[in-house]
Amino acid sequence: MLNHDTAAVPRDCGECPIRHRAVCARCEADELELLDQIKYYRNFEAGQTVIWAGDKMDFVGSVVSGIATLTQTMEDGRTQMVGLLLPSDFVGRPGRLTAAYDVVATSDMVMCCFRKKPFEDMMNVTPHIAQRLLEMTLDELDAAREWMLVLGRKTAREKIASLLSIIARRDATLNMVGGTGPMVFDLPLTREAMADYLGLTLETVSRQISALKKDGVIQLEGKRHVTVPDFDRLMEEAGDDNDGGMLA
Amino acid sequence: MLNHDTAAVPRDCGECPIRHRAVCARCEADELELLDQIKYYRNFEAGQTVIWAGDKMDFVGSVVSGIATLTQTMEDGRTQMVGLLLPSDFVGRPGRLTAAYDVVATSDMVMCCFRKKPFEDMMNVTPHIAQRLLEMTLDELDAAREWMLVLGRKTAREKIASLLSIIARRDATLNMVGGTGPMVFDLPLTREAMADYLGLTLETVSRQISALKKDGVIQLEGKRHVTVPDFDRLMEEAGDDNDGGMLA
DNA sequence: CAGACACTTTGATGCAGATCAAGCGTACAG
DNA sequence: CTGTACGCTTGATCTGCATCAAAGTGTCTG
Repeated sequence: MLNHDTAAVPRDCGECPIRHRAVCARCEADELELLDQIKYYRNFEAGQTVIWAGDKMDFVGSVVSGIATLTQTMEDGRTQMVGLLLPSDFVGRPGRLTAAYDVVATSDMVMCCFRKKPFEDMMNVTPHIAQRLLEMTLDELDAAREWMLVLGRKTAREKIASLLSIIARRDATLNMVGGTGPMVFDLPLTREAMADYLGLTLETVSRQISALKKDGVIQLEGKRHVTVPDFDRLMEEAGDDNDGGMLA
Repeated sequence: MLNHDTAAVPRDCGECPIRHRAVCARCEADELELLDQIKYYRNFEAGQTVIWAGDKMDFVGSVVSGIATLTQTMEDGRTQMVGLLLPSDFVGRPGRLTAAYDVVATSDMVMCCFRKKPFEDMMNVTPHIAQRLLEMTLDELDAAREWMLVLGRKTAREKIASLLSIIARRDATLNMVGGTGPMVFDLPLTREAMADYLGLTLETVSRQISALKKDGVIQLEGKRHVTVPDFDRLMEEAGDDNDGGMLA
């Protein structure tokens, strides 16, 4: 069952769906060509582990399609998700030998990989790559700090609302759905994965989702399909300050 | 009472105590000279706010001495610390207009500042600065993710032990105290600040510190002076896996 | 279609940590 | 030395979420 579906894999960087958001976003045509020569694609199935924390990691790469999670686990089994990897997100750290976290594909996933050494060499001569990687890392740091507030100070209900609003917002920007209509999306995570993200148990996740549904904050169709009729309401439930601050 | 103590401020980068760990660490003599021309020092007193979240931030800089905190606050007053800034740590984000978090000096502090625009210009022509900043940002991201596990999954006692072990370790590396003797250090934070770091109340922090003292994990002299007779014991209490993994 | 399995929901109970409240020690101003 | 302000400790009580338990739903396999 390996590589059973390579049809979706782009051959040419010019047609790559993450061309303008990934670590290669700022590269010129000539730089892209160099990257093209050292890249290779890898496919993962839903549930498959990409790498275990502590294992030797001799590649880095970008998520092209699908979703993966970054998790830490304590000896007694308690686990905490520390990152959610979406298309264009970068995996791995230049200059480090081993993986710091478990990386697991939660859906079928395609990665665009580079062996670490050639990539590092290229980074040293291609400022555009290093610049973009810095920018992406700073964004991730901001996201991690935002998440620290969620983990440290929010209630279970606020945590769920926060997660839903983040997923809703991402889906809106990905699909370029503007406007003020209801937002509709599918949860990319199981209840247990949400619990691991939020520092809760899966039972509490389930209860709070039911409560938000009962209170009309969200509508549910099946277990995964969510409709948010009023996004501002959801933001309030998340405890987020939404006093008119527009993004741009 | 402004600038009442500028005696400790280095004039020359060559003698700067953070020369080899800050954002300038990789700079050559000529690059350092350029930085020298655009740098300026700022002093802050204990308790003074460096900048408020949302305010325009037209500088970036490094902590030279003293300690500052990075915090987020919700409308209802709940606050979460998202970073602890020690000497050599970098403040601010190139390419961003406003501060994302409150920055507060918790002790008297000296910062080496650069106006943002000249610094950004310099970054574009000096790969050594961007490289070092990337490295530092990746380290901070790792630290933030480590902290997500603490916030999301550890008990109050484990949280306190985690904080103590981090401070102890830092002090050991700063003061170059090797060996296996007892570790001795001063807490740089009030009980309330620790609570804000750990996602706890100050009462719980106080109780857990008392408990660790009663159980002989730490000794206390006054409120702030801590002795750790057995660091491995402290690590166990923190729930950290310390099965012989040496750093280097 | 039966059975197995993964995922989810819901209920009952218990406990870790929050909340509310009082008091202590030290520093500092009047 | 008196008042008051701040940081800290300790006690009593309450509660939000964890834990334990059971059963429901949907999907896949034989």
